[in-house]
Amino acid sequence: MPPSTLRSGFLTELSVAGRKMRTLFDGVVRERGLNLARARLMLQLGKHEPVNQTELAAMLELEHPTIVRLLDGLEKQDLILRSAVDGDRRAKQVTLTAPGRAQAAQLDDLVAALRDTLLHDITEEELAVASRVLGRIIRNIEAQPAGSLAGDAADERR
Amino acid sequence: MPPSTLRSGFLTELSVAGRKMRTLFDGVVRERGLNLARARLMLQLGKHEPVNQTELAAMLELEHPTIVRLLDGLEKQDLILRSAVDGDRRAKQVTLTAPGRAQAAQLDDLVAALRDTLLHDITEEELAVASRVLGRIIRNIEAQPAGSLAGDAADERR
DNA sequence: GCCTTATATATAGCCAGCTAACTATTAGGT
DNA sequence: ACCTAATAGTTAGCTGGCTATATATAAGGC
Repeated sequence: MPPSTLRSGFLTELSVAGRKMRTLFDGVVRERGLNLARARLMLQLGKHEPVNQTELAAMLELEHPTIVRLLDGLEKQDLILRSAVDGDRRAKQVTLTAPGRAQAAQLDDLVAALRDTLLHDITEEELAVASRVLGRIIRNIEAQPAGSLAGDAADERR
Repeated sequence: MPPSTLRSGFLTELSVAGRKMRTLFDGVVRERGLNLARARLMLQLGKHEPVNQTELAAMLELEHPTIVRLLDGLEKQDLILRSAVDGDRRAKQVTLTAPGRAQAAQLDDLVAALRDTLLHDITEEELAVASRVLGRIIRNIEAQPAGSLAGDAADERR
């Protein structure tokens, strides 16, 4: 596999794009006291309510402690509610409050608008390819047995 | 522009991929006391040394305070050096130390290996399309006049 | 020459994301 | 029944990324 300029720059491009998108979104919803992470959570909640924290973590592909913090914040903002679930005293059900549901609805419009803006000059075919590429990268990341490349790089020299 | 499932999921896919890649990389270089952000900086430094902090920020597309923090850490690890530049007493030149240069060389091999792993099942054509898509998204983000979508979403309803 | 404006870096404070380690409860094997 | 293992949630601690603001120096207009 030749190193090609494309290959060498692509992963950087990927993280830069992700960062810039987050920063833009954060700026847009800042005045509402929100940001991308909290918005993602609320939107997911809007679709799958009620749900426990483990399920949320799986849906958002975040670690558990990250979910806890996000929920702490959203709860303080009175946008979500953690309540006991009977039958399992360990678990907590997360639901949107009334103001939370209202915010979620507005966010839905907002992300649709943002999506149109950021993707307006990209064809369905291009997007399909790009999506397949991201999917493969994610798959390849997850196939990594946590430390396979870990040894010092000198090992890699043939 | 129809909302199509592709469009609706793509931006999420983008941030997830970016996050997962960072996490994987962080895990790989953790035992060396590094992570993706510090590695990116050192690699850039390896190519363009010596350089001041403003130039670094531009190359890495990071804000200034972020650079300061990264350099603080790397300096404490004795991997980089901030030194006065004569002719301008405001500026500081950043260079790699000897151990820093050694690390940078190893990181170079490591990222090449990681790149091959994550992109091995992706053709040059697919990558070209994906790269173009990311480039357009970045361009579209940067074209955003900082608050254009900012009003509450209700404004968007025709 | 002086005063305004721009530039280079730093500090403070916020939040997200991670890993590691802890508590409380539930489920399961024997 | 009991004791072990798995599961749900939390806490602590680290780092990166951002915005807003401050400081020091340099450059430019007049």
